[in-house]
Amino acid sequence: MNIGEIARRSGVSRSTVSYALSGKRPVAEETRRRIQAVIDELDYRPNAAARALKEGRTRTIGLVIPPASQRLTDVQLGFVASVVDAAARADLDILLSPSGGEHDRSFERVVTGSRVDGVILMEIRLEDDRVARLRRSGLPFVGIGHTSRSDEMTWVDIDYETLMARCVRHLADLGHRHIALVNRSAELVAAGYGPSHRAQLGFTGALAERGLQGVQVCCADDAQAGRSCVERLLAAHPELTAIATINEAAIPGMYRALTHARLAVPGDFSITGVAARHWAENLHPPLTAADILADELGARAVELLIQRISDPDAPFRHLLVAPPISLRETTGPARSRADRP
Amino acid sequence: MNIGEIARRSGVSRSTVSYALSGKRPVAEETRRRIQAVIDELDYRPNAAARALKEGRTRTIGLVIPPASQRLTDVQLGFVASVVDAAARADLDILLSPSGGEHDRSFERVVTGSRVDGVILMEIRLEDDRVARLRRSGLPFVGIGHTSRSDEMTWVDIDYETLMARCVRHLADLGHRHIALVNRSAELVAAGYGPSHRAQLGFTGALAERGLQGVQVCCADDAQAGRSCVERLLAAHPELTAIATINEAAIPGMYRALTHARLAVPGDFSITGVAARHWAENLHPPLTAADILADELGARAVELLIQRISDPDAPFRHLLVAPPISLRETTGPARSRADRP
DNA sequence: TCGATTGCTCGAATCGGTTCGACTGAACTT
DNA sequence: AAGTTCAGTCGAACCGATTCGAGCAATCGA
Repeated sequence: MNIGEIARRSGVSRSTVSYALSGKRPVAEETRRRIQAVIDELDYRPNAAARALKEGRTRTIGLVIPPASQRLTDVQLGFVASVVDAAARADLDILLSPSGGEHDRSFERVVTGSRVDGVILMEIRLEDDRVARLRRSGLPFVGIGHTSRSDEMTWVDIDYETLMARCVRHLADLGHRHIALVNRSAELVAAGYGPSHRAQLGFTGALAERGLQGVQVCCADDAQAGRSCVERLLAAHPELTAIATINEAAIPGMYRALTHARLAVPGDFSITGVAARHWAENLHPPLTAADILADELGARAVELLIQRISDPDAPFRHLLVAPPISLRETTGPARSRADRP
Repeated sequence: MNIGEIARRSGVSRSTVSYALSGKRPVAEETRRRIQAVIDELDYRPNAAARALKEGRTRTIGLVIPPASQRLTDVQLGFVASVVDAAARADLDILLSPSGGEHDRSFERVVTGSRVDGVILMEIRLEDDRVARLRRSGLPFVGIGHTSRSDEMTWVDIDYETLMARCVRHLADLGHRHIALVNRSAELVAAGYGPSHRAQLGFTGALAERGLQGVQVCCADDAQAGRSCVERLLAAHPELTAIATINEAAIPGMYRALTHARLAVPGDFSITGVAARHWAENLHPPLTAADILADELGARAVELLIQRISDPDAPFRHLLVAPPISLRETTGPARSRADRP
């Protein structure tokens, strides 16, 4: 069922069929109709590989996600969903690559072999081999997140530094003097994960600005870890009255630790952070948090990638977003734990 | 940077390079090394489109997911993750298609145009146009879920009927006599969504078996709806002491409605259902539920698809899984609401 | 009326691989 | 010594599209 078959059945040459389909040269209306009839009858569709081979582009973009074995956070899922959605609207297909370690076959396949016209890269570290690999390959790409050399590529990112500073200032305004930052896993932080690093900066910066005390801890990305982490925090730092966190996955466990310690939220203890809106709203009680607008960010990444593909020599562009904190039900005036009835 | 360039630089013909790479004919060790050196130096990778064109297969499978705009449940995400993972292990790439309505361009592109070697279809309805479309196209495919004519295709599915029956029996064993089934959205049920329909069967079957009373309601797939749905249920049916549900997304709202009505779980009211393990464990309190083993199911779907691709004429195969209920903290002995202190 | 333009179509080249048939020596049989 | 086998290599055909140059009529402008 190839173009030759269509040509034969409609009594024209293969090139005429091609022109009838693409409209790149005039074709007599009568001829066009005849060809279309045959196409409809046989339900013909041009072979994508042949077209890609000749045209030198695939109308497909690669989306590099964290390895599937590792559970994605709601924010990450939001990125994926919005990228997929935006790509579909632009009539682009998405090739998914769960990229893990160093020499990942899936990543290699996507980056090399002219499989895609461009790549969107998620979960970027401050020093990221994949960025180097992509730059070497010459393939257009856009990061959701960025490395320590922020001008070496086009990216969109969440401004974790500003967001965390806002969380701290919000808590400070409520009278909290001793705040803990619960970061993401020690491995991520050690690996130079950008959001963790920038959240630290925002945290320490805002503490200094308000002359407050703070402790920072790492916590694996799951509820279990969140619970034991907070239990340890409460025991070691009786003066704490609030937590700020970027560790979405650990939050349910943190809630549980507080409940278990008979600390009412927000009466006795405040907690705030950065999370996907749905997630924050569905918590019990709903979390006061900076709502990450994953939808917008993913769509913008696709947009920027399309621009890069059409003009690979244009200067790199950057987009940093910092949504305001949505007040819900987990932050309130500070009350020393020692004062509790 | 094509195979001709490699051939020229290593002083052999293009076919020899091809054979050196594929090993399909013997190549002198010395020649092979020379070719490999040139390939390494130039970082050459065969063009995927050219290969696909000649070989007639793409080493890529399509994964048709619900439209991205519609939030995926944790169970669905589990399917996606496990399919992606299993495909990566089998060195297959994944082309993602968020398929929505009738004539969806993304779905059409994936199904036609020889873009993929096979398709995995999620969220199948009892009557599903996409199944018909795929059957007509002749493309091998495997469903996660199945239609009303279960023998027209290969599929894997969760045995919602058995699971729901187990939930009801579990509640009955605890003494509950009046149980509500909270199904998924009215649109889905009306559209003939398989899991909803089968859950109904299991529910009514088990009720009859134990001689119990029950009510069934539909509920949109979000927390807000879950809350108002349960509020209405409690008001309209004071005799209810337990809920069984397959509506994962609505559960947080249902918890909230119960809390708001001052019904302790599981002291005053029991709730159980079908959910992803992580999700159930992270709820507060953790949900007694049949844990859906999304990981296994997705991997099996990939496995069956690979088999179908290699032998398209083999008979269809089916896999129905029904994991047992994991007892957590949301079901307990029935206590009439009228008896409450 | 003649040359130029325009509309429409065809044939051939091309994209970058894979694969088949054929050829050449060298090694092995008998 | 003649015939077989086999490792190793090459050239050409092929997969299914797109696109360029060219050709032929019909129409236009001068």
